[in-house]
Amino acid sequence: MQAANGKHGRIIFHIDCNSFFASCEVARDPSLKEKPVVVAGDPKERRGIVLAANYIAKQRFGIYTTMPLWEAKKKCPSLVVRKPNFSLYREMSQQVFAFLQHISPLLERASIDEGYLDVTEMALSQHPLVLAEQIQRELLETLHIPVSIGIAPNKFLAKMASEMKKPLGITVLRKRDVQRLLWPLPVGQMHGVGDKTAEKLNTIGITTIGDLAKAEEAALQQKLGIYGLRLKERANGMDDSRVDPEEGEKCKSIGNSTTLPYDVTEERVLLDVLRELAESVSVRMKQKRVVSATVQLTIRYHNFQTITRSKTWDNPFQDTEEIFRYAVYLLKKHWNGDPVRLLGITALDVFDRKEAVKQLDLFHYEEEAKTEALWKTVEKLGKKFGDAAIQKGASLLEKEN
DNA sequence: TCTGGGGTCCTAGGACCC
DNA sequence: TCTGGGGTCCTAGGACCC
Repeated sequence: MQAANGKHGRIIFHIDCNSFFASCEVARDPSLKEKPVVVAGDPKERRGIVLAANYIAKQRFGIYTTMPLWEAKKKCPSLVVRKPNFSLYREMSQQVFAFLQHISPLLERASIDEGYLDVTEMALSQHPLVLAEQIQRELLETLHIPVSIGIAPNKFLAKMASEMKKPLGITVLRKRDVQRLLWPLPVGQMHGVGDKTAEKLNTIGITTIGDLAKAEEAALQQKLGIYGLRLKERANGMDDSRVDPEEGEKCKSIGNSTTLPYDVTEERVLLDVLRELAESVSVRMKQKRVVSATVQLTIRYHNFQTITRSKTWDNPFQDTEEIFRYAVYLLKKHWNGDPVRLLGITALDVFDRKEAVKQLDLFHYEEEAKTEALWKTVEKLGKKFGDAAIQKGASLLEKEN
């Protein structure tokens, strides 16, 4: 790979932790290292799907994420099953990102287990492949987390590159490799193209990434709107979005949801669940020191039909009681009485508590100032014309305001 | 034996205002 | 007296990702 010169092209790493949840479990308990391991919920509570599988489970037994646990066990009776431990994964994620941060601050967190690093400047003094090998080796040796790294001139290609070799891969994807390496792939393998979009693309004769790269823009726009045009750019290896460290740190919503152990029709049970959800959302909001003015309630019915209903209130909130009250309001208003499979509460558009305090202060200040002015005038009027005039005076004043 | 839990972004319609 | 066009906010839902 050519050294960076700053003017032409960037060098972006996409770093992807392999089978992250399973890797965390193995890192914590090395005796699992040679065994097939999955992280999965409890089937008795209807949460029995595979959230993550290590490579022994994947490659030797054909187990994959989202596979029902009973099926995974059928394929591999000796399977080691761990319950998800999200605080462990968040903790390990912190350590991974702290390490990457010290490599370069030009780091954008894309999810709990992947991030982008802009190493254009670093590449002036260090070969990118050497740097990637060093990152991969140190993460494996110090944290016991295997990663795949994609190296490319932009974020999209880096992401596609890191997917190409797992686990412990390092893949370089240059612009000039796009035609040979990317175009033959099914369009559904493109980052940003899921089942629905792939289906739509298929109906206009697009089945590979290469087809998309050469597709007629009018047809794309007609099918997918502006998104279709962006996908075509990506298929041609173009993506000028920056690695933005702030973007990854912003948090826009905080929510908790849970699938109930059985379909519930008793309101009292639903309220108990809502209270617990409100509590955990509140705790997480306080940890992050954020508030919100919008609560969203998610109801999934027995038949998997899912609705979301939200409402914005005047004052920002953070406490369990308020969140609970708003969620109950939404439940009473929108639940149709059918058996409920899942309930969720999300605080939308969260923002920093400090800003809220400022706004609140300003609000109070204005209110107090208004009230004070009102009372002064009312008193004057009272003295002049007697108490009977107070009512009239006050209403006149209101009109003025 | 059905299908987890955490998110983000985009679109689209209606209300409301100028 | 039959009425445009633009901007913003709120709400709901869909698609996608890990």
